[in-house]
Parts: sequence; structure tokens; C-alpha cells
Amino acid sequence: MTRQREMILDEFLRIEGHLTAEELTLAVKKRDSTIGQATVYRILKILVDSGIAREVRLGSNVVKYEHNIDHEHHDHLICERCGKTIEIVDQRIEELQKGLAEDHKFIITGHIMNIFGICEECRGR
Amino acid sequence: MTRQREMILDEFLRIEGHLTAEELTLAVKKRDSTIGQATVYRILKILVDSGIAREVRLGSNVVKYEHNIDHEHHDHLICERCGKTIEIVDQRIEELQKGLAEDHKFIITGHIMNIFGICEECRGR
DNA sequence: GCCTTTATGATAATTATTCTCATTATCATG
DNA sequence: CATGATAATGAGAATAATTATCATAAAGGC
Repeated sequence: MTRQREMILDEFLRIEGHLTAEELTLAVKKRDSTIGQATVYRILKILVDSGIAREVRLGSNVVKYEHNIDHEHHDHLICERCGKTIEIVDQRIEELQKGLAEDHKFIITGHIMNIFGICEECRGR
Repeated sequence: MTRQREMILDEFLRIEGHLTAEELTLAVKKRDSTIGQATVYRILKILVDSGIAREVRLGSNVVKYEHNIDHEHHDHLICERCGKTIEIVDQRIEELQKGLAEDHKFIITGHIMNIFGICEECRGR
């Protein structure tokens, strides 16, 4: 355990929602400007491996991270126009996914589901 | 319509399954080595916009492309160990997704669903 | 407190993709 | 079928996100 790890983990948990490695770096640098980009990437990787964080890819090339504990698993509904993101969970879909995996004799370890669309506001314009 | 577009489209349609921009470039260069990387990217973008191809992101940073016509929409079941990918479709899930989008007053334009797991073979080892 | 091991920060390298721009091809029109 | 406006191309530079390298610094057991 190092000072940096404590700080980055603390800052990561403080922020709700998604954030990129860069955004986290910025937030952490406000507290200690000497912390390097590489360290943030390294620690995010550790957090993902240990199950504390999970990666989310919402269509761009940037990986976003979000909490995986104290934060129920969920999927995303994303507006293509304004980028608004709504978290969704549907137990029926989860069950069906489990069933599909079993049909193919897979042991399910996770899934990503992003639904894209146009939100009401953007449609108004 | 240009020679390059014909060639790239033809080669793209000839190949089944996913392929990256780089893989397509390689395939096309076998026929005409003067074709540039940028052109392949440009044309892939056109194909996506026009609905002929669609982007697939399977967890890495590389975007893969696959046919969208003559090739029913589907999702993916991916083995985390060996990378084996199985295409799946479940009409019940599709319906539920539509419903979720409607609940939030979104007009659905598309979705991505990837289920990760460990396949039977990998589990054997 | 010392010493081995591991982590860090700065920076270079890599990878995938997009941009730029001079050159070339396309295609409707005279 | 030549012409010219317009759009597409290829080469390479530029960008963006991420990963690797490596000398230095910190951690934690003894």
C-alpha cells in the first residue's frame, strides 16, 4: 500500500458515475500534482482485476471506469445525440442472458449491454 | 463510385465474421497494393453510416467490423480465455430492450450486447 | 535503521485512428 | 469525347489513448 494507491482509490470511490483515466488523473492531481498518469493507469488496472472497478466502453475509443461494489451491476441507455446516459437494470434480461450462456455451456462471468437511441429532448429539436 | 470503393466493399463482403480495419487493408492490398490505409478507414465509415457494416467492440481497443446485411443482427458470447466468439440472437431480449428504451422515452437505434464467460473446453483444462 | 523488493514518475514507444493536402480520378455537361 | 468542377485518394503527419522503459524513491519485513 502506497500513498498514491490510497489517494487514487479514495478519489475513485468518491466520484459517482463513469470517469476516464484522464479525468481521474486530473482529480487526483488536484490533491497531489506529482502523481503521474502512468500510476493512475496502473492502479485502475489493479482495481479492475480485483473487482473494485469495471471497464465500460460506450462507443468511443475511451475506456471509462465505474464502481463495481456498492453499485449494483447495470447496463446503459445512451442518447446518440447528446450523450446522456441512463443506467438500467432488467432482471428478466439478466436471466435470459444466463440461459443463453448455459445453452452454449459457458459459465458466465459478466456482460456488457448498451442500448443506443435518441432521447426525448433531442427528438424535440 | 471509385475503383477503390468497389474493391474494398467487395473484399469486405467476401470475408465472413469480424475483421479490423487493418485486416481489411491487408486483404485489399493483396489485390492492389497501392490502396492506402486511410481510404479503408474512410470507406468503412461510409459502410457503417449507410448500414452495410456495423462496428463491434469486443473488449480490446480495436474496432471490428462485420456485415449488417444478409447477416441477421446478433450479439456475442465471448470466451474470456480463448477468445472464441459465438453469435447469438434472442428475440425475447430484443423485445425487452425495446421496452426499456420506451420506458425512458428513447427511440432505439441500436444496441450492443456482449456476454463474457468461460467456454466448456477452457473449463476442462 | 538496513536491505530487498516493489512502486513510482517522467518520458519514450506503441497502437489505432483521424487529419492534411497535393495529386488524381469521377462524372455530368457542353 | 474533351473539359472542368467536385470529390476521392495516398502518403505521411498528427492526435489520442494506452503501455513500456528505466532510473529513482518508497514500503515493509527483518
